[in-house]
Amino acid sequence: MKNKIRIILADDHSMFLEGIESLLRDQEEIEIIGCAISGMEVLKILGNKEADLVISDLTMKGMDGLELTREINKNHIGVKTLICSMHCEGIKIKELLEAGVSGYILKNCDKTVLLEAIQLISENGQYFTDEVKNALVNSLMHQEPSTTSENLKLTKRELEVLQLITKELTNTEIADKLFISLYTVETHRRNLMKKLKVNNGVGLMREALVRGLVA
Amino acid sequence: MKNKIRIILADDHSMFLEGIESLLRDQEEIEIIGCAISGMEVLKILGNKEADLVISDLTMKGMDGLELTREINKNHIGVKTLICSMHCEGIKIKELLEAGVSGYILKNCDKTVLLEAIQLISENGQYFTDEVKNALVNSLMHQEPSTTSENLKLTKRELEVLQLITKELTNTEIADKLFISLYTVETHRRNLMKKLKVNNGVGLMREALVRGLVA
DNA sequence: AAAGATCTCCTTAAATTCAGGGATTGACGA
DNA sequence: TCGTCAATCCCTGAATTTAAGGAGATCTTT
Repeated sequence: MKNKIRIILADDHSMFLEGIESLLRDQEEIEIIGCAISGMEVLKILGNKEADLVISDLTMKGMDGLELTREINKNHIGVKTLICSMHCEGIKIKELLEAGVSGYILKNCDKTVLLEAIQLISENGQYFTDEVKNALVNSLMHQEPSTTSENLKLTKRELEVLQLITKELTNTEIADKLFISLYTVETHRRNLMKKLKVNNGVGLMREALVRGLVA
Repeated sequence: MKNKIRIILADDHSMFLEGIESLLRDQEEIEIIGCAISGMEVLKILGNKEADLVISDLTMKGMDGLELTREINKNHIGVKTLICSMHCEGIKIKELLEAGVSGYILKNCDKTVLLEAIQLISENGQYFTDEVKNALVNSLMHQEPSTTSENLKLTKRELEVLQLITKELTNTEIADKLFISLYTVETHRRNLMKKLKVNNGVGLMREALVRGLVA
């Protein structure tokens, strides 16, 4: 008899988490050995138990799916990771691959895809849907070489400004609210755009939402 | 012995849908009589079977949770609706209430809240978390009287422009792409802002994402 | 045919953002 | 102590968006 695939689930939406758990619990070839609502929690579980696969959301508070993947491939070799995300962004996928991810599926795919992904990853080591692969090639095609989103290290102040931008405040209003000069806000805004690799406020909004940087 | 609560589930993310289904299937006082990935499908099911409660996502392609709620309270009196959404927007909640919704919970709440909501709705007729109620009062406090988001009827052209805006294109670029004048694009943009009740491109981006108008 | 909605284009004017550049201060670690 | 980083502020200039007005053309619906 084969060993069960030992899985840890991670998603900061409890309901989704519990739903998936309930879904997978019925599968006899699978064993859920832990659930987490952040990357940090996953690492904590990995410290205590042996796992084969971590299925994680991409955007989570604290440590997100990308950082988690890096951590796992550094300190928990052999544990595979499957990202299960709402969105499908090429640049993210590229970085995930570089971080050693084993698979990427979308949340609007159905149960069979999830089970297939789990199976194939534990057999062949990888699973990526066509949608994901297409997003990847599009991204690499349209972007200058060696792009990374790895200037994601926003400072406290930058994050603060970003959050106010996403509330539709103008730079002037932000300056008033934070008691700083308009010039300063503009500087933060420029640095944010540079770090997040976008060209205007719309891009900032999208990145903030997609990366889970704001509510 | 009490009758089971007959529930229809709706969400355009299959995995979430199946997860919740699996979660609720274990509850003996509940019977899942149908699953749908759009409001239209829910109505189709309601045409064939009798249900007590529809648990639906807010943003879905085609007919969303708000329209669905209206439809149900017009043509399927007695069927209750519980909205289960990612976000928590006061204005939406207000409209949902006016449309006759019975409850609103967030996707990051846990199983117990979901079960509690189902129970209380079928007993008392309503369930709203504190978070939701707070969002409602905040919204009503800060907005001019009798606001509705019910100019949501974007025209084909407006939607087209909106989608290009969310891709970080400038008005000039959009004009080029659609072979129309810059002036026209600006007009569409203004009308979009008016309809969606936002003040700038950032607001457009958020509305587009939150309402599921764009990928 | 009249009413209404949609799409289009235009003008004027103000406000805001975007894109460079540079400079100072304080904190923190090497 | 030196270098780096974060945060602050400043300048100039161009580009873009926002605001508010009107107006003609087409198409649908009543």
